[in-house]
Amino acid sequence: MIREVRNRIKEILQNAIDTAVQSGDLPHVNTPDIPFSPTKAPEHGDIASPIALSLAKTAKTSPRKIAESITRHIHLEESSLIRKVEVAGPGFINIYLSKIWVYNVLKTIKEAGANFGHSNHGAGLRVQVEFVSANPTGPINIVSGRAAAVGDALVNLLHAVGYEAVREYYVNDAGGQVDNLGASIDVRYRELLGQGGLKIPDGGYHGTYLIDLAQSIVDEDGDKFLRFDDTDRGTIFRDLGIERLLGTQKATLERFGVHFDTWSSEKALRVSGKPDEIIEVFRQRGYLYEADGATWFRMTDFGDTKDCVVIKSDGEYTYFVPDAAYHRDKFERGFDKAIDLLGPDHQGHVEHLKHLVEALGLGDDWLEVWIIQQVNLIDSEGNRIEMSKRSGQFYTLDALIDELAEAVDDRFAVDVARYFFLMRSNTSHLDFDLQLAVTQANENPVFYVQYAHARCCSIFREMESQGIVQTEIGEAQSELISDPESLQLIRHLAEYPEVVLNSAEKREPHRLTHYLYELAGLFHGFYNEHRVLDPSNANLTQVRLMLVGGVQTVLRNGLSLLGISAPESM
RNA sequence: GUGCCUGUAGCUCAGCUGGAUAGAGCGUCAGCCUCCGGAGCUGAAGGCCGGGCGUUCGAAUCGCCCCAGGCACACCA
Repeated sequence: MIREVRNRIKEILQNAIDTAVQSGDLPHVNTPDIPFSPTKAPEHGDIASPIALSLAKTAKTSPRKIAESITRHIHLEESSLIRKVEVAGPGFINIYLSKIWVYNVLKTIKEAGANFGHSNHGAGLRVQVEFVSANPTGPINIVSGRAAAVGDALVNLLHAVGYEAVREYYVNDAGGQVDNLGASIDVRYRELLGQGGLKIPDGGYHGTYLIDLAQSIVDEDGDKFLRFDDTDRGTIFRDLGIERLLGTQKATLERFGVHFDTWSSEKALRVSGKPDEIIEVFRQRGYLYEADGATWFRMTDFGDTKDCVVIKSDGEYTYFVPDAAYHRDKFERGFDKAIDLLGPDHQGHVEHLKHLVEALGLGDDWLEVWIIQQVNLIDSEGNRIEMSKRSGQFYTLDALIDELAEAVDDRFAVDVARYFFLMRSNTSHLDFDLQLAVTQANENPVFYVQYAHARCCSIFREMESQGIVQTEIGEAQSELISDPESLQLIRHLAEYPEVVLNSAEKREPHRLTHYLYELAGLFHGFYNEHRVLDPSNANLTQVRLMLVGGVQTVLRNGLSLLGISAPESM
C-alpha cells in the first residue's frame, strides 16, 4: 500500500472507531496502530484490515460485531478514495477502493521513478554492516558467497529506507590462523623443492590452492627461502600468503559485484594498541581473573556456561580481545548500529560477542549478529559437497561463477548465483543444486523475473517503432483499467514500498526476491491476457503503457537492490 | 551432554506483527502462438504443515515436551 493511501485509510478507520466508541456502539478500547493485510483474492477487496480481530480480545466482543460497529461509522462520502467496505470472514474489514487509487499508484510510481519504494524511515542513522570477513587463508567459498550476496543486498535495502549504511570487511590477518597458513605454505614449498616426509601442521590448510601458491613462489624465487630458519620462513610465507589470498578474495568479490567501503585489518588493530585498552577496561570492571597461567573473562557473569580465556599462558591474546576491540572501534567511529553477518561456523561466538559488547557498555541493541546459514552444493554429478573451511574441502565462488558462465550467458552468471543465494531465508540451510541451475538454466527463476523486465522494455521499443507517443494520462483514463489481471498487478505494485521496508528491517532480502518473482508472474499473466498496444483504443493503450511502466520501474528498482541486473533484452 | 538452525506437496523452498479455502518452482499429466518476445500462459493431480500437550474466538505461525537431520561447543578465528 502506498503511504498516502494507507494513511488516509488509517485516518478513516480511526475516525470510525472513535465515533463508534463515542456513540457507545463500541466499548472503550486502546487502538493499536491500525494493521492492514494485503488481500489474496479480488473478492476480498483491494486492502483489508484485521483491526477488529485484534480488538476482540480487549473489547471482549466477537470480532465480527466489532467490525460491523466500525463499518457502520464509516461515512463513505467523507472520502472518494473508498468505494465500499464489507465485513467478511472472521471479522476482516475488506476495503474496496475507487478507481482513483489506480491512478494514485501509477502516478506515484511514475513520479518517484528510481526512488519508488524508498523512504526515510531510517532517518539517516549510521549502520555498519560487516560481512564475509573470511580468513585470508583461502579463496572465497560459496558459504561466504551467500553472505556476500545477503550483506550486499541488505546494505542496499538499508540505504533505500533511509539509513546511512556501509559495507565492511574485517581481515583476520593476525593470530594463529595466519601463522598456520604460513606453516602450511612452507610445507608445500619444501615439498615442491623435493623434501619428503613433511606434514601439514595441525590446524593447517590442506587445500591444493596452496600448492599453486607455493609453486608460484618457487617459480619466482627458486629455493632462496630455504636459507631462512623455519620461523622466519613461516613469517615470510604468512605475509606473502595473506597478501596473495586477500588479493584473490578481493578480485572474486569484485567479480561478484560486491564493493566494500572499508577493509579493516586485525593486524593494524593490534598494532594500534586497542586490544590492550580492552584488557584494561575489562580488568577495571572486574571481568578478568587469572587461572592456570592464563587470563580469563567472566563469560558466566553474562549467563554463559563457562568462562573464556582472553590471554593465553604464552601471553598471546585469544580472538576475543581483538574482536572486542574491533567492535568498540566501530562504536567509536560513530556507528549508531552494527550488524554482523557471521557464517554458520561462528554460531557459538554470537553470544560471546554480544557479551563482550555488553561488558564494554555499548548498549543492548547496538550490535546485531545474524548467522547466514550454511550452503551445500549439489555438484553436476549429484554429489553433495559440504562446505568446511577447516577440512580443506570447499567449492569456491569463482568456480561456481565459472560453471554458471559456461552454462548460461556470461553476463548472467553472477545474476544467477546472487539470485539463488537470495532466494532462501537466511536461517535456512541452502542446497545449491548446480545440476539444476546449469541444466535447466532457461527455467531459472532469475530469468523469469529478468524476462518480465525485458518484456516491458520490448513493449516500449515496439511502441516507438509504431510511432506511438506516451502522453500524460488523467484520472479519467485510469478508470479504463478494470480487468482483474491489471487490478491485481496494481495491488501488488502498491505493496512494493512495504516489502522493501520489511526486507530491510527484518534483515531478510529474500522477501524482496519472492515479491519480485510474484510480480513477474502477475505481469506474465497480464501480458498473456491483454494487448498493451491496442490500435483500436488509444486511451486504453496509454493507461496500459503506464501500468507496464510501473511494472518495469518496480522490477528494475527491486533487482537493483538485490544486485541483479535488469536487462532490456535477453 | 549443552547451545543454535532446520523439519510444510515426490524434490527444493515461501508463508510478513497469530487470522479468510496452506502457496510457488521443479518433476508428472493435459492444453494455448494468423496477435506487443513461447526464457511465456492456462488447467489437473499431489499436503494428519515432524509428533504431542497447552495459550487463544482462531495456531504452519506463540509456549512447553518429545522425535529426526545439520552445525557449533579449543589457552583456533
